[in-house]
Order: sequence, then structure tokens, then C-alpha cells
Amino acid sequence: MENKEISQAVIGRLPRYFRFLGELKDEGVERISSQELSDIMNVTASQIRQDFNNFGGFGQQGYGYNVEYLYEEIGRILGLDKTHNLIIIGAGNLGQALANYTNFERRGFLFKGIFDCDPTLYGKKIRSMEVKPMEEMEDFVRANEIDMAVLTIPKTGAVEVAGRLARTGIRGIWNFAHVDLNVPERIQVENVHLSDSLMKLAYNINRFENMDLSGFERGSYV
Amino acid sequence: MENKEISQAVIGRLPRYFRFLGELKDEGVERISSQELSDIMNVTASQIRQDFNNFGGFGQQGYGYNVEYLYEEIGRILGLDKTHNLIIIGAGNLGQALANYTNFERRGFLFKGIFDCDPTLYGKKIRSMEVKPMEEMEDFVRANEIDMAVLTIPKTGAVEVAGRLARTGIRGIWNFAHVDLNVPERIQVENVHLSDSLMKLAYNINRFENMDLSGFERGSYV
DNA sequence: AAGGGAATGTCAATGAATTGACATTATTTT
DNA sequence: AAAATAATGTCAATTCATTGACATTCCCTT
Repeated sequence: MENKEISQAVIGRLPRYFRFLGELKDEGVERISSQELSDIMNVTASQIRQDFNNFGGFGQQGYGYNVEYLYEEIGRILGLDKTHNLIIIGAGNLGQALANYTNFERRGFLFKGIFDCDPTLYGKKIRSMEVKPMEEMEDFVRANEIDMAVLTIPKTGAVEVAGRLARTGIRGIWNFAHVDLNVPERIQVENVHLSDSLMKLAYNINRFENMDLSGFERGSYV
Repeated sequence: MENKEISQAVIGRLPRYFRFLGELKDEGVERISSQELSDIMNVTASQIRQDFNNFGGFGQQGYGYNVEYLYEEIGRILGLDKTHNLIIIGAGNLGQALANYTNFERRGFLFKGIFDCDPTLYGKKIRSMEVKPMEEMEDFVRANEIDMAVLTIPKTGAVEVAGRLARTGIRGIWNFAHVDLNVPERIQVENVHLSDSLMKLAYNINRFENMDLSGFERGSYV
């Protein structure tokens, strides 16, 4: 077995490769070279080859990469050949939005339950689920082989809920709460801090404004 | 003026500093050393000092950093001292969820309009806004000094809309559509690719499963 | 007022990630 | 079947990011 640790920088690029390869596949493209992919994706061909080689060679010298094979392999690396059972904690706007987003299911991410602590929401139907009270969370996780929990609750409750989840044997938390979770290292946490992302955008807008714009005609947009 | 380019690695950490400093400020903490902050945030003290020094010294030798001053300065660097006017394109679940999320306004991000191409949504009230038809987008942007657009539409329409936005003089796009936008470089794009994030989580869960777990008791939680 | 202590700012060293170069190997053409 | 072509896999070089070390500076106590 491959035992060298793959850097998160590489992992972070795999979904994008996966997306482009999926599109190429749908267009009926059978083979592609790292150079062609480089042109389409705006990354260096060298990086593409280096990335793929972390997992062993997927291509053939003189030929390139078989699109479908490469697509399948990357999907497998990402764990998309398995299905994952998810619950959503927090049936607010964001929780409901994610619950209604059907594309996740196509990749094997199945929403099995949604929980909230607001009694007025109990029983509310969201797609095929009904909002359940938080107290039932632990039993539900154990009874339904839940892999991952999506945390879409305010940060005030997030740390406590993460602790409760940790004791159920869950394996991953997709955290939308604006707080750092501290869980045992067997539990993977993927943070989506939307306001951080928005602040980065604000910075970059201001940075561009303050740049030396000689050569640009400021304020003139076609 | 400082003209050296700051790396995106540093910028990406600023919102987290900002969050922790805000919390310390709310707790009434007046001063903090890089070492104390290091302990709280789980990053090295050296990195903290290096990061802050990209923007000139915020601290005082022998004393540390003044929490409130540092908080304000980082906010200023991120452009949070200015207000930003936003529109949301796509009044689906996610667009509505973001529109209803009040915390952005506290940081100066003001939602001014929300647009959709679905006529059945026209006029629907979301907070203080009514959903408007897409045709009115360009005029609205120009008339209301809109800085940023939030793209929460399916990827099929996103590229075209981004092109239209580019011709209005908008300065940033917060892109939730699962596609790469190609806009002039004066327009900053911040991508939030949720499915990419979820795939990364799936990878890390599987990676942990396949790791050599000698020393761990697999399957035993609590 | 002076000296000790504390913590920054900064330089150097290390480590990680990206890019460039090319030998090798497979395919395709003649 | 052999030569030419194409493109990978991989090694080396470079660039970028992080960490470590310490001289300098400022605060605080005596």
C-alpha cells in the first residue's frame, strides 16, 4: 500500500481535476495530455503530472491520460466510490439549503436526517426528512451508520454539539459554524467559514484599488 | 505606501486572527503576546509575528500587542472599515439563506438587492428586499453603487451572468456556482465550491481509515 | 533614574510546494 | 520493422512558506 502522506495542497486540487475530467468525459473526450489539461485549467502541466504521480502513474508515455480512467481513479481516491451517510444539525436557512441541494447525492453523499433544537420546527418536512429534536441525534447516528455531520448551527452551540458528536463514533464534521472545533484526531473537520471567505474578497478588492494602476484606465468599464 | 505584495497565505489567516481578537476584546482582554495568542490559536508565535509584520509593526517590544488596536488594524487591512454593497444573483435556497444571514451586515456587507430569472419569485420578500428579474440587474448595480455580487445560481448560467456583471463595473464576485469564472483581472473572484470542500472531507475520512492504526483501538469510541 | 525582564521585529535556516528539464517509453507513421 | 514523434514519470532547481534564534527595544519595578 502507498504509505507516503499526500499533502493537503494536492488533495485540495483533486476535486477540481475531477470536475474538469467529468466535463471532458461528458463531451466525449477520450484522451488528454497534461499540456492540454494545463491549457484548459490554467495550471502548469508539470504540476498536473506531479499531482497525479503522487498516486502512481495514471498515464502512458507518448499517449497521455485516458479521461474516463483518470476520472474514475480520482473519484476513487476521493472516496466517491463509497456512499456516505450524513445528518444535518441545524434546520435554519443554510441547513435547509444544503438539504435541498441534490447534487451531493449524485456523488454518494446521502442526507439521512436533520435536527434542530427549535420545537416549532419538529416534524417539518424537508425533502424526504422530517426535522427531529436534538435529543434524538445520538441514537439516530448509531442506528443509521452516519459518517458525517453537517454543522449549520450558530457558533454558540457548535462546540458542545461537536463534543456530543465525537462520542457517537462519527468520522467527519463539515463545519459551517464560525468557531474552531476541538475534537479527537480520529474525527476529520472541514471548515467552511463563509465570513472569512467574504473578508478575503473584501481585502482583494481593496488591494486592487490601491494598486499602482498606471496603464489602466480606472473607472472605465466598457 | 507599502507596495510589497502580501501572499494569499497570509491574507487567508487574517480573518481568523480577526475573529480571535474580537473575542478577546469582548472578554475585556487588553493586551496579548504572540506566545499567548499562539497557545489559543494553535499556530506558532513566530508565524503570528511574521504575519503581522507584513503590515508594519503592530506591537511593542517588551509589552506585546494591544488587543483593540490590533483588532481594528486587521479589520482595516481587510477593508472592514468601509461598507460594501452587495447583490445576490439567484434567489434559491442558498441565496435566501445568505440574504437572511445578518452577521454579514455587522461587518459592513450590505445586501441591497436579490435577483432571479424565475418569474414566480418576482416580488417575493426576503428581509427588506424583493426579488427582482434578472433584466434589471445591470441598472440596479449602476444605480446603487454595488461593489460585489454573490452568485448563487446553477453553473449553467453562471458564466454568462459573470460576463454581464463584468460589464457593469462590479469589483468582486463571491462565486458559489460550481464553475470557474473567467473575468477581467480588475474583478476579484472568491470561490466557495461546497462540493469540493465535501470531497476533501471524504478523502480525509478515508485516509484516516486506511492509515496504520496500530496503537489506536479501532471502532471503540468514548 | 537605572537595571532587569519580557516580547517584538527581523534575519537566517529549514522545509514544503512549484516549476523546469530531460531521459525514457510508448505510439504512430512511413 | 524501424524511425520519428509525443508525452509521461521523475529528478533537480527554484521559489515560496514556515519555523527557529536572537539582538534590540521598550516596559516595569526597585
